[in-house]
Amino acid sequence: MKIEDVIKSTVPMENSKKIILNVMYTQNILAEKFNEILKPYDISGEQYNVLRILRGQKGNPANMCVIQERMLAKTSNTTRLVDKLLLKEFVTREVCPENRRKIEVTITQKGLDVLKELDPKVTEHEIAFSKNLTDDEIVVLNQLLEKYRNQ
Amino acid sequence: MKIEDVIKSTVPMENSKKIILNVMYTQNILAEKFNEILKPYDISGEQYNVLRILRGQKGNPANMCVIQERMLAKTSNTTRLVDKLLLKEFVTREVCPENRRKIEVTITQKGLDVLKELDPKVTEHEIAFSKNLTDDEIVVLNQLLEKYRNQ
DNA sequence: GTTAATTTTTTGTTAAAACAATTCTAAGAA
DNA sequence: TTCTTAGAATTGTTTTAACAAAAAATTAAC
Repeated sequence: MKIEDVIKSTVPMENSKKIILNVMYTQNILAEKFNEILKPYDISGEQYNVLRILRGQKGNPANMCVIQERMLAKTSNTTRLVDKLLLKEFVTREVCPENRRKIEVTITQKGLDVLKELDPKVTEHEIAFSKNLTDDEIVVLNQLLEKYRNQ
Repeated sequence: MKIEDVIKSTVPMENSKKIILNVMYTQNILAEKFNEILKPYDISGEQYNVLRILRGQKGNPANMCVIQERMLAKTSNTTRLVDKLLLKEFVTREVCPENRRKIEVTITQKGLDVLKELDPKVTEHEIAFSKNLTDDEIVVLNQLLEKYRNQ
């Protein structure tokens, strides 16, 4: 559906405005579908994101700063996200012995297990959308988005 | 900045995953900048959205259903958004005489004034991003996003 | 004409986002 | 040493999002 139909606009719209609405709306659709996948596992998108970052550490712990700077949404409150993951026993949290200001967060086996169970569903989700485009179009879309958002 | 640098990923990533991250991250950037514009006026992005929809009615009131279906985020709670706008006297709310289940929401002059004051700043924001792309690229980006999100 | 079903909106509740303020630790300067 | 500054994480508070449940009015069925 074209973005004008989504917001039921009758008057023509500048392309510069259209892009913004298109990005916003597309993100909404993506996030909605993704939340459906996560829902049975009772974790939020942000929590999933933290788990992914921790798995990417390959056994090494990550402190709060590191997690924060790798998140897409830079405003999220990492402490609280880790709190939630701790309750579910998906991560452990320890004070860093070298620098006691820092906290070492590590993903547990239980956390790895839930990620592993999610992996195929997440991949399926990603592919489901991208199959609307050709390989070339996918590359172009990535390039244009990267170019567009530079400020 | 390329999305791999944003999330500080060292391993290569599927393009299908890259698109999702790119859309998510771009939306984040856009929303962040937009919120900066709105902040001095003490309205949220969603509230702004409702005001825009009401102005688009050109004097006619809109009921809750109509507002809801024109919003980008279909899950937002229109009643509460209108509550907030009422407190700021940007809208009025009346029971529809033909069908007393319905509520007629109308933008006030004060609401129109704040939109008018915002208009140039919003346009500037839209153009600031789109000037990173050529006219052709803008058109292509819009087309690709519309094609991509179809499920 | 009364009951049931549907539409439209509101309310309630819990979780999450946003942002400021605070605590605790480390490092460096006087 | 003691004081100050900076770094890292937590806590507190206020909004907002998400979703379920309830309320009110209308329409349809019997």
